[in-house]
Amino acid sequence: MTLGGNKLSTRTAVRSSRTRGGRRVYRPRVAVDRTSPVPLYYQLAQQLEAAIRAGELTPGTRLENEVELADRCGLSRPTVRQAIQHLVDRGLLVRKRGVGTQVVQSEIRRPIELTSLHDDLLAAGREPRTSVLELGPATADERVAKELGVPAGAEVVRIRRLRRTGDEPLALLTNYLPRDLIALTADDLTEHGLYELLRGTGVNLRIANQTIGARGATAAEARLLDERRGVPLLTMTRTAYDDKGAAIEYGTHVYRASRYSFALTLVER
Amino acid sequence: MTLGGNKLSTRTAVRSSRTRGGRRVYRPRVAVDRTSPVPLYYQLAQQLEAAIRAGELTPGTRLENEVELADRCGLSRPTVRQAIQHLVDRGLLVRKRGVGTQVVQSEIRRPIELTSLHDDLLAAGREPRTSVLELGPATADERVAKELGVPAGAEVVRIRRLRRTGDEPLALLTNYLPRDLIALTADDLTEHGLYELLRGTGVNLRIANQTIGARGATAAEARLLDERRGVPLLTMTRTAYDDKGAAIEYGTHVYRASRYSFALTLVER
DNA sequence: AAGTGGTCTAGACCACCGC
DNA sequence: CGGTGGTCTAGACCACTTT
Repeated sequence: MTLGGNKLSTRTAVRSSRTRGGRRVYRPRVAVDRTSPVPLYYQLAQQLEAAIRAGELTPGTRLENEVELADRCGLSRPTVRQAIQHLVDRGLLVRKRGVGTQVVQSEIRRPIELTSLHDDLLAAGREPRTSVLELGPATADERVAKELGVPAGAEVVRIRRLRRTGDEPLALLTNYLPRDLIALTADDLTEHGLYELLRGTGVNLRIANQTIGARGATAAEARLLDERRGVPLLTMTRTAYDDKGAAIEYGTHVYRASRYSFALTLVER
Repeated sequence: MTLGGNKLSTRTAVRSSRTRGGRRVYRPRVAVDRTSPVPLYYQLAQQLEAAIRAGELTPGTRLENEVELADRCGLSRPTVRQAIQHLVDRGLLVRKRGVGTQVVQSEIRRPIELTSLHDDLLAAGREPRTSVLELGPATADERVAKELGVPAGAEVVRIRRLRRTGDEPLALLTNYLPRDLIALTADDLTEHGLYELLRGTGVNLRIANQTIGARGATAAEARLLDERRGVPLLTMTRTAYDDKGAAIEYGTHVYRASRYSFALTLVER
């Protein structure tokens, strides 16, 4: 069934049943709006995700098969597959040929995303505060030059910030950016995350390479982070690239291990 | 053009040219084998990846547009898109609507995958050696029970291993598995990685939640790892799920930070 | 206006799984 | 064997970017 120009939504009732084998099959209530600019596959994916997070679709439940779901939604099977694939990629669903699609038996963590620490803290409701320790031109050493794809010795912008939540120091952030990429003031950086500022000037970050490790705090780091020298710190270095594949930012960050860790979800492809 | 039952490969010449704008466009040499059981999109993806890694397709190069590439390969556009999407997901290519597809300006790191440390070390050519410190039944405490989805106090299998490369201690691995999932011997674990053994018994791992942090070594850890007490260690806890969404393994690992770090590639979706 | 990727359709055949 | 997801086709129209 195709709605074509019909402006009404497609509505389907919720039905849950058992197959002959006794496994629970869930036929979610779904309604897509064909007048919305939001892609149909994305609407479907969001509704399925909402059902899972609301506990309507409980872990271990088998999802209705793709063909049937497509029929009920008035969508083609490829579109339904695209929606399900989106959730599989994010670790909420698991598919197996010849068997079906099931809800994963796990609490779902928000994976590490291409966001700044500032955004992460905001999202977690933990008011980030930033002190700008340094903001200005610097000479690219070999490492920075290689990561940013500029000649060694070229002038770049260096930013050093101390980030707190409440009054507790959390991390020491050092970033390098190509010169002339963006005009920044210390005030900007105090109020906003670096990635937020970059997005605001039309930079679209797409890919980042990260390395996560650990080491003891230097005396200077310890002083700034309100710790003792040698205390274990979590380190992260990251190079981020935009939608043209050009290097935008190279950063080396250290976090107080007692107050910060990385969570991520891996999905077999 | 469709080859149908034709057993010959589709061959296309390599052509590189410049558009009016002067940007380099690369038309890769591609050849798909329709008699192979390997999916067409995957064959194409592998050839594009090979071209990139071989430096034929250099960073910043713009890839031929999808329609043209599809024509030259004798494939449909959705199939070509699937191939390109595969590489975009892995961080080798970047796409932008209205612009095109470009090779990312970065050295490509192999992202963290759903593999064991044993496999990683093997792949890196750094001969892993394993000592089994413990292998046997244990009682699930609250944490383990929650992660594995069993009742608190239930019997599970606990494995403790020390992993070395050459003679250098590298990591201390503690894993919990549901009872009766797999029959393991210390010999198995000395010779093979845990994930390899699981795969061998038909377990298909699909999803894992990981947390990465840091802390100082305890006295016991320091002794086993040939370090001093309090030295910074990198920690990773992971819960892995199979293709039915059931929890298979919960592990808490510590690594010598001086000899190990995690590398990963993030892709904006 | 021209060129690009983004979305979507309505089918088709196949491989794999469990009964 | 029937049911499931995996792959593939040959189009179509649209949104966005650049010229």
